[in-house]
Amino acid sequence: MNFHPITIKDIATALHLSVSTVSKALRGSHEISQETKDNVIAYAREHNYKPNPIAQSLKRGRSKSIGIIVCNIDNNFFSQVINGIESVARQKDYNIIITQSRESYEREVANSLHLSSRSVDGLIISLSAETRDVDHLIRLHQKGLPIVFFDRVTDEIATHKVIADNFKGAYEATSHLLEQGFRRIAHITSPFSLSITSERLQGYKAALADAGLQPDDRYIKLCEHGGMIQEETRQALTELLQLKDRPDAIFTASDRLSTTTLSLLRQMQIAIPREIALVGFTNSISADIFNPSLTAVVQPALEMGQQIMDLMIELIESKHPVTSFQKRVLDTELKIRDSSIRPH
Amino acid sequence: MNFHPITIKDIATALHLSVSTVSKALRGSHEISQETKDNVIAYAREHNYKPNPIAQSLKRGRSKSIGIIVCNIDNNFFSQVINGIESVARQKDYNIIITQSRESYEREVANSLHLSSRSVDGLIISLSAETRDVDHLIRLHQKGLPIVFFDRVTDEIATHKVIADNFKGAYEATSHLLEQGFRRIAHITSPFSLSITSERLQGYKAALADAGLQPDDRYIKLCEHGGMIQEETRQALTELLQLKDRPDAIFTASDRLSTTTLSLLRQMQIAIPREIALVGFTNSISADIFNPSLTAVVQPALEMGQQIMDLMIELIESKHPVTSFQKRVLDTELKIRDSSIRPH
DNA sequence: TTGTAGGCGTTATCAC
DNA sequence: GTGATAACGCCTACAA
Repeated sequence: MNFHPITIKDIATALHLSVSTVSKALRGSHEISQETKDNVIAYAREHNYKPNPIAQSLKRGRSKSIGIIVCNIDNNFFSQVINGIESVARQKDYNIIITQSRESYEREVANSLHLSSRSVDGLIISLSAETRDVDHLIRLHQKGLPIVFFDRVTDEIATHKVIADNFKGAYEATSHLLEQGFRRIAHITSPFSLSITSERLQGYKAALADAGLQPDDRYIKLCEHGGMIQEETRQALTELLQLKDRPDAIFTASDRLSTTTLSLLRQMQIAIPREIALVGFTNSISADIFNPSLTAVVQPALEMGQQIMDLMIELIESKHPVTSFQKRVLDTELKIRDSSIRPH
Repeated sequence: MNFHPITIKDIATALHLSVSTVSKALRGSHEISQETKDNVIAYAREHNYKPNPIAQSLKRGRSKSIGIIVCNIDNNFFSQVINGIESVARQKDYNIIITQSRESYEREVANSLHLSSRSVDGLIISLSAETRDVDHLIRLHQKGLPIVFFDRVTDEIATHKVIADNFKGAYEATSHLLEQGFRRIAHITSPFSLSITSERLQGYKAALADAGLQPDDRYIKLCEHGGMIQEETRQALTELLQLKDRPDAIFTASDRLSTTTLSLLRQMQIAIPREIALVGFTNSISADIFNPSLTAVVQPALEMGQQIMDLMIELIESKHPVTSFQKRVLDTELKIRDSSIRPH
């Protein structure tokens, strides 16, 4: 199990130099003669010297790595965001460490502690569905850990945030259903504690109100685990279907909820969109091959990821403490497909 | 940006003890008096002391973390495997660091170097589609880094491996199509360099042969990027459709290829399964809501992940060098859905 | 221009 | 039972 990459010390003894000379030579210091530099660099290259990042982290307290916490990587939205983050990180020579909370508060706390103790230079996070308070993050933030929130953000920490225009996305989705002639539009969404929930809920209600309809709380179902537990979604759906005025359309608020709802409706042999239409927030790359193809509110996930990482780098590399923070709101796109087209 | 968690030294000065006494007390050494231990532990708890993992890594050369390289996390198979790995890792108090090669050899090399230089205790990897040689991994392995391969494995490194029974999965998928009466069965798969490709190809050919059919190379299409580039799949599909004896069924060899092929066939307005039937390797959780629902060879991904991590821990924690290696082959399951049922 | 020494936080060894 | 010291690999004042 021993694993001995070449170190500065090895180079020093081999070349009869001191460790510090080698260190400086490798970093191209002008204190060092060209000849020595050439020798050292040649030797280092030849023996494939790589500085030990662990030692560098310990010394510098910085690691050139960024921690990410998302609820679930098995989700096109988050994996696309991560790809956006990664593309910028690569350019700037940062590494990313991906972890999943799986919608569990406990795991979110554990992951945040672990990442910070591994000296990540910053933390990018979308809160878990279970998270009610963000004290764990406040503590890290107060200690100086740069944090960028995205998607599921909190007002309790003043830092950069990147979100989609959830209000508008929800408004457009609901309006589209209204235009198609649907009137009893239900909404299945995540716990109310999540920012995306209230933003999307407001968009939904505003669209109804603007169409002269009264939002009806019986048509609104919150899933405490954000769709991670299928039974929960089934329960919500069953309750909707048992209403006297059964909904003629459903607007689902997240990737997981959208696919689960579609799947359940099909299991229940409910025709979409004939009996119930469906529109969902989703970045699934398969939405067009679903049965029926799914009308989707799509977030610019890749671009979100890039902007998230841009902001993170600004936080990390800023010479002076950053005091003014941005909340970037990116546009969504409504992709209309079969699941929401009213049959004649 | 400064970030000062409490250290052993802080405890030592506060309690007028030496650093080493504190260190021993925290680890419950019996050299230390109960009183001192109690004091130290109380103080540590009170001030929320956490050992610095970076310093521990530097000192011990071990990090209690495992690196993972997969081509793409945006894929139900890999994310399920990762969840399996993670579940065991959590129990054993290991952390996992997930990276993506995105089917690029260069990124696979870069990620493997980065992970090893961050002192991961082991590396779990499924090779990228571009990878032709594994010298980068051989080097790390020779230096003592424990490696476990899964899914896309190599014969060139003697270590533990976990794969699905790709031959059998492919054999069953092809046999199923044959039983349904399809005769011109095409196969779209990954580059030949990948172990899964030849295993699945052999299963496919064996099923044809056992049915008295001669495998026809014109019906076999290799996609060099494993489906990461849609144009490549489109090209393969177009060529198949232009054959004089156009296939009446297609068997796709991976998650990505399966969904892309389904999507392309629909774009081309080719009726499935009436004009062309489709069976694919996929762990997509949405296969049942595809249009049509997709007959799938499903791998026991979660269980694979657990076994992978079990084997990894065995490698890491074994007192003596491990010299006998396992290749675990797990069973696949054929889930028959609409896309492969021959219409009357 | 090069070298020495000390420190980052932890731990192992050895001395008191 | 406790403490001093060195070491992990790197970096950086400061000394030579």
